[in-house]
Amino acid sequence: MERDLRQRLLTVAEDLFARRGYTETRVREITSRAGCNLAAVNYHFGGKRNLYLAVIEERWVPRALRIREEFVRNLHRSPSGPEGVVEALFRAFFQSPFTERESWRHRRLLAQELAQPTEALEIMLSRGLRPLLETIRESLQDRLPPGVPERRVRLTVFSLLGQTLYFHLARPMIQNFLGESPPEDELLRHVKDFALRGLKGLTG
Amino acid sequence: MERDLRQRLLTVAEDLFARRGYTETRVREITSRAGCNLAAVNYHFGGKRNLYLAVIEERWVPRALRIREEFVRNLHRSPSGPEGVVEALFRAFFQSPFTERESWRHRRLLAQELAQPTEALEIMLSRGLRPLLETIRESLQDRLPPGVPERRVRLTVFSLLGQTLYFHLARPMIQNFLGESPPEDELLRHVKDFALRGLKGLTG
DNA sequence: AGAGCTACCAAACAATTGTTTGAAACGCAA
DNA sequence: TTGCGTTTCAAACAATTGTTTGGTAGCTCT
Repeated sequence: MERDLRQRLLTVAEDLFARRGYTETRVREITSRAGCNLAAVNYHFGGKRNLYLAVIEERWVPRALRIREEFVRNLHRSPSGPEGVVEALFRAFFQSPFTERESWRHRRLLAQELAQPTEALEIMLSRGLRPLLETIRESLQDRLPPGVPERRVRLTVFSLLGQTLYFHLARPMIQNFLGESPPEDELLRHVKDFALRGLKGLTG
Repeated sequence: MERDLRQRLLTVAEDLFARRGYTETRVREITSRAGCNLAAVNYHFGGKRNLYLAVIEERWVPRALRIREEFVRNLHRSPSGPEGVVEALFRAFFQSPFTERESWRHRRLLAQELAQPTEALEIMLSRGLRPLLETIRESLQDRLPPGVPERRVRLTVFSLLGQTLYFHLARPMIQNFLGESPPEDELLRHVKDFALRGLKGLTG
């Protein structure tokens, strides 16, 4: 546990927001888990809503930016050609420097905002996801023969990211359809292959 | 508007549940929009939660089953070979017999349950989506050379459905990344192509 | 030591929200 | 018409929940 109560509140709050969603999360539960008084949330953040936004700004966005950094780092070590981009992207997402629970919270918060957008989504997209998408697009365009229209690259990047997101978002569905929890790397390999073939549409 | 108050409540409730989510929807708003008394929800359904489950059972599931029927119908008119399956699937989803708003509600309710699963998701999956997935799988396997392992087909079907779902779920993201609302059919064509290429992994 | 500031707390507050209650209105058969 | 079950209603209820209030402990600087 962090010593600083403010940081502790952010940590506990993110966990609960990710687990139960914004409205189903009670300020009382946050504060009791953080071992402090009910009024602390209002003192440090000025209300439940602002606490939520602070979680997005101070925890979610930095993490999204770190994923992008990780992607760039992977890019140097990955095979050349456009396939290397997919490789680097999947590594950044699935062998990220975060714990499994942390990644889970990260995806969960995004999924909730996609299902029910609020002003927080705007922050996530413009400050976190867009930079990642642009970086992917640039590195992909660099590895592509010249003349491929930017718009097509953009659409493909969007689908690539879609593969990694959907893989997580629809986890409960996979389980229902494939029966018992399938091995992680079998799924991962399949989704990556699927994405790689989709990429082929750009090169011909 | 339906004459029957019970049906009217289901209609209004589905719309609000889809727009605001379960907890953010107020029983008072449902009843006032349905033009009846607050107590009607408890009289006809026995509580807010049961009204929500009734919406899933009596509106969402039947619609999911109709999409499957539409898929089967399309299958006869679509080109032979595995590509025809993708064709039929996309038509069932995007040229469905429902209004745009109805499709929107349908997807929204699913997205919310995926982002925050409750017992309702279990109903949606087992009674609505699984039948569709199984039907797709069977028709795909029929059009595939024998010997392709069922598990691989299953994974591919899952990804195909993923393309159609993601296309909708992530709509706010597309807008942010592509700038101004892109033409519907451009997106549709791209996603379908992406899915078609992914399918190639099974045939060769 | 004492003023002043920050961090924290217990308790009260005000508003919202799902549910219940008891009665009125309605439809229909006897 | 009378009686009775069903449907609808206005009002009250009970519980929850975010926020505010007023005060206390701890710290620093003079």
